[in-house]
Amino acid sequence: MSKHNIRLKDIAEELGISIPSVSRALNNKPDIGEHTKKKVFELAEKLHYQRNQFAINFKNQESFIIGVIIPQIVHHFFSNVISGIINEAEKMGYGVMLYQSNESYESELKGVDTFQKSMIDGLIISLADNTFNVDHLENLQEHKVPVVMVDKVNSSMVSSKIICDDYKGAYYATEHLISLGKKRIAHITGSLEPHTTKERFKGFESAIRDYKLTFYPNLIKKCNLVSREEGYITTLSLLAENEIPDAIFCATDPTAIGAIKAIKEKGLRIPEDIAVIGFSDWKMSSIVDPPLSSVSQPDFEMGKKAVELLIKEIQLTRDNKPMKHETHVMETSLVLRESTLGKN
Amino acid sequence: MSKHNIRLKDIAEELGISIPSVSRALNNKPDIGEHTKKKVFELAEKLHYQRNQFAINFKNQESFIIGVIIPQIVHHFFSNVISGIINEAEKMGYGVMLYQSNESYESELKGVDTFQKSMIDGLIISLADNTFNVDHLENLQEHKVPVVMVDKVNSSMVSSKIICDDYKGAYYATEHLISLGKKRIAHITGSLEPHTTKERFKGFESAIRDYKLTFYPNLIKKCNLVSREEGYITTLSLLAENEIPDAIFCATDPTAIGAIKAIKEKGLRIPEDIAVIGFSDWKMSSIVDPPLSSVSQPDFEMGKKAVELLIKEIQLTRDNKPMKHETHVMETSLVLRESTLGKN
DNA sequence: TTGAAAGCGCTAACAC
DNA sequence: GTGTTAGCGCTTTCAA
Repeated sequence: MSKHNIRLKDIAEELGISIPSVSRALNNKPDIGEHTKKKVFELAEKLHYQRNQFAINFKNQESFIIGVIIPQIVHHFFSNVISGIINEAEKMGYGVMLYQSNESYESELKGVDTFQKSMIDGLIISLADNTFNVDHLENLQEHKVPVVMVDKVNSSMVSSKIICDDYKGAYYATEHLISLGKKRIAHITGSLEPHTTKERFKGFESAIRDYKLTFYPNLIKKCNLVSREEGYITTLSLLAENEIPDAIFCATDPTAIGAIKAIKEKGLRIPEDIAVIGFSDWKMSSIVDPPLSSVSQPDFEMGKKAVELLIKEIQLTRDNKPMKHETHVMETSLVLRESTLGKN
Repeated sequence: MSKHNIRLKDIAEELGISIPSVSRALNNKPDIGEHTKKKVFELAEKLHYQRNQFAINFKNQESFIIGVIIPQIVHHFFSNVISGIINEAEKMGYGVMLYQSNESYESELKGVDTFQKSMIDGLIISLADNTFNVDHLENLQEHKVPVVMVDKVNSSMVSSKIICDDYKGAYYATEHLISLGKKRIAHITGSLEPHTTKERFKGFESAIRDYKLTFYPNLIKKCNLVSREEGYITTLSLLAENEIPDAIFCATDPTAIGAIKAIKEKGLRIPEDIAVIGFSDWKMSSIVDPPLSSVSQPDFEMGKKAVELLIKEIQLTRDNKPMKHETHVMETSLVLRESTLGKN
């Protein structure tokens, strides 16, 4: 291979023309002769010229890179969001840098710092559960890096947001249980700090009240990690109550899967004795026994929409135009399976 | 906010010193006075100076960004590999750009092209199933961008590689079935083009021969997508044979889960009538009924190791030192559950 | 239509 | 220990 990469200078010298002329030709500028242009393109092709993006980024002070921070990659919902982000970004000519916070605020700070160093043009973030302070994000905005929040958002932050209607999803899930004739409905909620689980709890509560069912505080249980293990243990404790529930609405699918395990172990029938419904429709939910009913979120679409909004803001920033923030609320849908419907 | 970002020039002017002095101070160079250094740091702090990485990247012609191309993000194995990559890269001060090929060669080409434009310092790639030509990768290498291949590698390509011992994993899985007294062992393989599934088939074959069992060609079935649906259909066809198998070794967990469904539907017992073992130990494998035995791959570790090798090569490239490629073969381990062991 | 000159922000080489 | 100079590769004035 040649000692150094081909530069405009090399082409210019070989053709005996000036560097700006080569630049103009390769960038298809109008003010360049057809003949010169043709010669330049031919030589560039021959020498395998590749533009030095470092120089261009430096000149324009933009990277065409979007930063993405999510709590975890190994997670059905988030990996789909990322997938949507990457596909859309690619179409728009942007690359995607990824960072996972592992649900840690400190790690999130580090991610923002790393990205700031890499000069991202914009950030898409889904907050860690213990992120309450958003100074790091506002700091980015002040440095003219737009921020779009997805799913786990902070209500006090001024930015565009993509969320899904957790409230309505939870409401419909609960309504579905009620329509099956269930009266003592339990709810396994997550930590109430993230906006999402709080909304799910509120949706549950509203449905119970709207349909004039009794709200049993002892049937509300909290899981911090909303994991399968926690779902299992929590359900066992529910089943140890004097009067057990006849249905459980779980704030996540893993907890619901844990709940199913506990219920089966106790020899109870699903859904006849206890119906179970989850939230997020993880891929694994369709293969548990019985297959789990769940509230499906438009994960891929959320990622796509986030990129759309972000790039719009990046362009406004570049043109020094005033920012308009939008909040997109996306609809969930019920996916009904045997854990509530039974066999046929 | 101020009209432009703070530059070294701004600090230099305000302190009445030269720009290089400010640079030296902020970079903790030895040849700078303590007093000056202190003043510079204080003012930089006060003005919220942030170095312009574009300029630095341009100067050094390096981005501290690693590109990663994998077939799919929404995939238990790959999302874990990515997780390992990101965590390790972060420690080493590198950012990670992600791209998914969706198992398409054309898309993979596009990814390489996008990354080349973003001036990545190195690439980690797991090939799409239909990638046979690696010119795009060799082209990167010629442009001094090291490439490390992970899991789905191309044997003719000269580069560092991280693979896991698919052959041995398959051998042990088959050996395990044999140790249970199984005699008519079926194998559901994937497309034999990827190196990985080929090795799994070879491992299976060797175990059968070594233990002097009969190799039944009609018990070898091929699934191109190695999906749950294909596993289900293929197993139904196996169960329609005159003599059905007493065990099935599936090249992936999803096919094994499909197999379990088919076997259960036919009213056969697992593992008494037919034992089932998969490959990759997907998270969902532990929650199917019965829980699936599988061959576990060190996904996270593979990602981590890939970054180690890649950064080593990046540094050698930077120093214009000769490249040394390594191939790391990582060990799998058997995870035994009820689909082969039965209850207790 | 083309060329000459300047500059993006930073750092390395060289002088003093 | 500090300042001066030059240059990374490219694009964008401005002049011709």
